[in-house]
Amino acid sequence: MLAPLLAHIARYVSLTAAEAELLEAYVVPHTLERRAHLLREGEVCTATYFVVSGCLRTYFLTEKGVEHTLQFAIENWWLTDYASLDAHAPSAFFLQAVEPTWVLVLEQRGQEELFGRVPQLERYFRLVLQRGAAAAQHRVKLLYSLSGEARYRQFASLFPAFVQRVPQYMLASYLGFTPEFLSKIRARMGE
Amino acid sequence: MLAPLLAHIARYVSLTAAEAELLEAYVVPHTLERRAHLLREGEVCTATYFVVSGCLRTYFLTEKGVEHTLQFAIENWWLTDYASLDAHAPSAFFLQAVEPTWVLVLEQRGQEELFGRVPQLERYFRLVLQRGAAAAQHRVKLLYSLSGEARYRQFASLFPAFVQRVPQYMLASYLGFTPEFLSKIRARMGE
DNA sequence: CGCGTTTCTTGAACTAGTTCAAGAGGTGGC
DNA sequence: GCCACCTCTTGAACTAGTTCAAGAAACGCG
Repeated sequence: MLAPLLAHIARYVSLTAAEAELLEAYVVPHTLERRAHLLREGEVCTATYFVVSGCLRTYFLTEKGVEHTLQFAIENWWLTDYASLDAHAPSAFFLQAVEPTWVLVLEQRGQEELFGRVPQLERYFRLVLQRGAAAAQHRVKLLYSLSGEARYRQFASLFPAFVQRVPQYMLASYLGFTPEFLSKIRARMGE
Repeated sequence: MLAPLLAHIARYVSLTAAEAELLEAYVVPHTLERRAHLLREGEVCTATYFVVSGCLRTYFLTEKGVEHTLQFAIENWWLTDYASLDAHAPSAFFLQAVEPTWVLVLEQRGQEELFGRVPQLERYFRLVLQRGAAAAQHRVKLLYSLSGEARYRQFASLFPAFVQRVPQYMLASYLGFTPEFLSKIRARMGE
């Protein structure tokens, strides 16, 4: 069942029925329980993951053992550790399911071959990465231009449902502050 | 003279002589004076820029008129505003030459056509974007895991020459603090 | 349902980094 | 070679956000 991926691809490029079928041979569905890991610090990342439903996150641990969430990926997002994937180097990150999640796994190994057979996919991934680059620029701009409280307000108004869905401490570190501070912001906003 | 670009491309994919010549028709060299702009806030970004020599940066202005540097691009880096480029939307950013800079300009208009004729370039740009994604993850990790002073120390030890090259206030905002604070860090380190 | 773990709250003491302002240095352009 | 303008420094007062600790609530699993 990779219909959601095909639908996403169709937004960017068109594949023939034969090409879509080819893709099927390279993509493996996988279900994850809440809190299950796809990658741990020190392991080499070998695949790229497409979220069909649920939610993944990238995080790392500070020396003091505090988790910091770098990215969330919900429906229709790709997630991986590009540095580790590229260099076949041990990762500095963890990839984890925030809630029960259904992913499609595209292994790096076969990817070259697949792109050789279906060049439109090379284009699709370029466009996906380009969108990711835009999102990263936007993210850093927000981190720099708004106060912690303003960042939370904006995030909460853009993604009200998502704020309910993830534990507050994951969201706090994603927004760049402590869980205690987020709790205090909420208390302030409540009155 | 696009030899430096061809050399960079060769690190990722191989082009035939004919393909390299084709590329030449789509890439226009351009020289920039110190402080010259390639893009201003509100304008639509229509091209991607490859730095042959010199240095570009992306920055934005806060409501108070303070500049915040988001990215630097030195030799062999591509720079653009992907959000504006993609959506043909007004940019939130400025692209500026930090010092006298020589760039190659690849206009968005012809790009599709070029990639159709030279599919290896589609691949090249995917790989460049992938490297950019890795750098962005690393950047956010640094912002979250180190104190301001530690960020400066690390940056200065990694790129000692670069620290001399750019005005301190650009570097301060890139590292996520004020120029005054950077000045104080330096004073502390001096003794 | 009920127990154990995970998550959230609250308060007090603290500190990293900001803000504002004024002066001192540099340096590039003519 | 000089002036104007950029850029950097310094200090004092301040504040946004942290840290630590302890209790309260919520949740998910059996």
